[in-house]
Amino acid sequence: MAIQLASVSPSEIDPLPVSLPQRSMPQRTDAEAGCALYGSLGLEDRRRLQSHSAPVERRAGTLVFEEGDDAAHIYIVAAGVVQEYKMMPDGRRIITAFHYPGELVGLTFGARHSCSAEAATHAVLRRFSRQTLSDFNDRLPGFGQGLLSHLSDELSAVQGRQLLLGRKTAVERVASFLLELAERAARNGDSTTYLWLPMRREAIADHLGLTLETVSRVFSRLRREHLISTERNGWIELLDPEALSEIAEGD
Amino acid sequence: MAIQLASVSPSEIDPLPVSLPQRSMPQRTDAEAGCALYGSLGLEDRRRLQSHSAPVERRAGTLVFEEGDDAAHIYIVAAGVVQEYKMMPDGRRIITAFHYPGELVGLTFGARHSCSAEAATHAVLRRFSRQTLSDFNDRLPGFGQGLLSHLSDELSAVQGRQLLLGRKTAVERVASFLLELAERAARNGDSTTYLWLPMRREAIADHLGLTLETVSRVFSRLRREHLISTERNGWIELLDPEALSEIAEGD
DNA sequence: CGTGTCTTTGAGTATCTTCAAAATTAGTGG
DNA sequence: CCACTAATTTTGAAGATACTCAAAGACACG
Repeated sequence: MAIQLASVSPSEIDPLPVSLPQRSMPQRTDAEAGCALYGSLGLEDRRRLQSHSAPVERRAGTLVFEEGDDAAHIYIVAAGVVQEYKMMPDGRRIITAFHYPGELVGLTFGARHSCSAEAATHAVLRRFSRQTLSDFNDRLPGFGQGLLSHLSDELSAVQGRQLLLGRKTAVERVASFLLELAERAARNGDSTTYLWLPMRREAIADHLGLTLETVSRVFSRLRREHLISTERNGWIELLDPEALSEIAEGD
Repeated sequence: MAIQLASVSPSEIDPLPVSLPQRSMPQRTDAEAGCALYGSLGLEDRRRLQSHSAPVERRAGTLVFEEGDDAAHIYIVAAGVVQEYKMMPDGRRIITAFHYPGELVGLTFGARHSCSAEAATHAVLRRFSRQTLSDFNDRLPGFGQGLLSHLSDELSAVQGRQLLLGRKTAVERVASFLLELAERAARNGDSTTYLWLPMRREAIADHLGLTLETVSRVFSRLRREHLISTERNGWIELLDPEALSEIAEGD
């Protein structure tokens, strides 16, 4: 769960020749969407942070940073979806998080990134130096507290993921995943029943510790049982969140 | 991975009538054991923190705090092992961490605990109020930074656990677990080949997302292949850390 | 409209789990 | 200190869930 940030409007990030499919790729344009850290900053501070950032564009599947890289920068997703992952020598991997527009990527206080990050779809990010973050931390009262509670929230979210990966069945994992996305959408003021899932089945599988075939089978089953319905462009509708919730908790 | 703290000596915590089996239960007595947060505090500050703490004793299997409890206190393990866990309604659970003497338990900046914690063995802890932590945070320069990098380290450790729970086989999980304990022992200046594993097979299983039978079978296999040898009181010897490491990484 | 990519579905298999019993260990009282 | 009981660990056999391999179907793009 990343910090929700008031997001840059598309006009502010298009010095790059970006041509993103607009209908299928929502961008954060609402100024104050439920924003734990950034929200405590004034408009002025935000402008300044904005001015300290550089836009970065990535095609689907290309790296933003790699595990072990010097953690000199952190990023905010402006458009598209970015995934952070860890990989084993033989190629097995786990996607530790999907980051939607407005969310932070690569926040760490260590010397090096502990995960790799790549674009799950064509994506645009904004890049800040760690120094900028430090400056804000030093100058703005409450900023450090915001960081602490953000990291604290992330830790508690990851504990839920441990339960998911270590103990839940395939259906339970998928149901939990859908509901988590719905909760995040709710915090952004987006629809909680129509979800945007632009990532491939393989990415979802790598996020849930399953294979893409199993994920596909579970989706089919949920469709058959009228709990969800899937549409073409990676959009999915939750037809019965109640039932999904019961499945997710294992009742 | 909890903060390593210069630990309280047994004499400082025995206002309670504690009778712990001394030989089988190591306690931290070295004053400065590789200590990320506490280490930056002077002896004086440490004394003060100490004086703000209350001793808490728990028999094996009893609660320290429960998920959802008001997070008014944090704890440091003085003796024994404490486990943090999350549970599903039907009893399935994952142990998110084992905490050895000198390590922090229950650190959060949210209002409520996101995990439960119980003694894995007979254990002694020291309890601090969140307020004390806040005071230190406000007054001691560098303390907040220490907290940030501690949480950051924990997050990166948990990412490794996601890979373990989501993608590793049973042997790989057990080998990874043993090596992680060895690393932690190294940071404490303890032996990296003789490890103290006082928790039950069931607890290890709940930590690794396996069943106790599978854990037992893997131990038997590692014993048969002369990679480890187990002794009576929960002590285990790593006979071939190299080989274990290769298994853990999946080569 | 065709080609390449991604998703879905099927059949067989493997790893881990479940159920069950034996063996070992730990704890208790005589 | 030893014997007895309870608890834990080990081992075995059968079974289930998810995986692997494979092919067909759907979708996106030029």
